[in-house]
Amino acid sequence: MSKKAPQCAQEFMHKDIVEKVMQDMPEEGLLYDLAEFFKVFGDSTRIRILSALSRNEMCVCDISALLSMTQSAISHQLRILKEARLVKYRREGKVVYYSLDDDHVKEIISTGLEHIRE
Amino acid sequence: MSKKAPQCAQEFMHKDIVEKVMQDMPEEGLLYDLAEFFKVFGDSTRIRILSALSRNEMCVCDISALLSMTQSAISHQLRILKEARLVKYRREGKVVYYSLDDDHVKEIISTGLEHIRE
DNA sequence: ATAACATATGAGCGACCATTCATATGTTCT
DNA sequence: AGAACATATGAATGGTCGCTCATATGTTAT
Repeated sequence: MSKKAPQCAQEFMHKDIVEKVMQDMPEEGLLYDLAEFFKVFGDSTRIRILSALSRNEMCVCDISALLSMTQSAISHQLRILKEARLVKYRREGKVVYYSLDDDHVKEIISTGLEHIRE
Repeated sequence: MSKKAPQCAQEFMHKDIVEKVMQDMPEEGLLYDLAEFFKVFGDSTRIRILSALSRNEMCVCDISALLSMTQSAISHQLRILKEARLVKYRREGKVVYYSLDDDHVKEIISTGLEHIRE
């Protein structure tokens, strides 16, 4: 969390800019939460799940079939997505259906895709 | 990369949906790249660097002073941001100035922030 | 050429994390 | 109640990654 600060030779190089930016920066906790949020998108399994759910509500079993992955692996990832409030679920008998729980998800993914293709 | 596929008991639960979604899904390589892209945002140090650079062009020394972190640590992270084409740099004598290299960065960050506050 | 400084980079270590395996929970049907 | 099935979860593990330390590169000034 806390780090050393062996900067440049003479204090700062541009004291004015550093101080100005320091005041403008969001509080550190917020940026930490933001990194945690993006960390969720930073895994190909979770991205594939989100991409699938953006097309259709699906149950765990079908997702694992679609991605050719273990039911356990999918379930673990769904828990993470759930905790990040990116997906919601409804139970219907034995089956649990997952779907996207946030309008921002599609927006973030499509913006990311825009960046990649160029 | 490739995984086992021990799905549900009877093939798929909803064969129609799985097949439909499978056709609609972007190719796997693209989603893999997308995850790699978001992985870059998934670290608090890099997010803080991006947040700082979204306010002002800065040199390595000033960034490390601002974030109270080692010059080496900052430099390593800048390399990652550079490779992801999120930042660009210009050299002026001994000093290297970094700045954002993508219009999507601010957009992605602000969308992420929207999600967090609620 | 040498010193001083800003930045970059390679190796190594510790921490985190995605998957696997085994098992538990919850639901339906008989 | 017990069997069958869909899903969830805890522990263990192999791989990834951010930081540190030492050192290299590139630039300016003497």
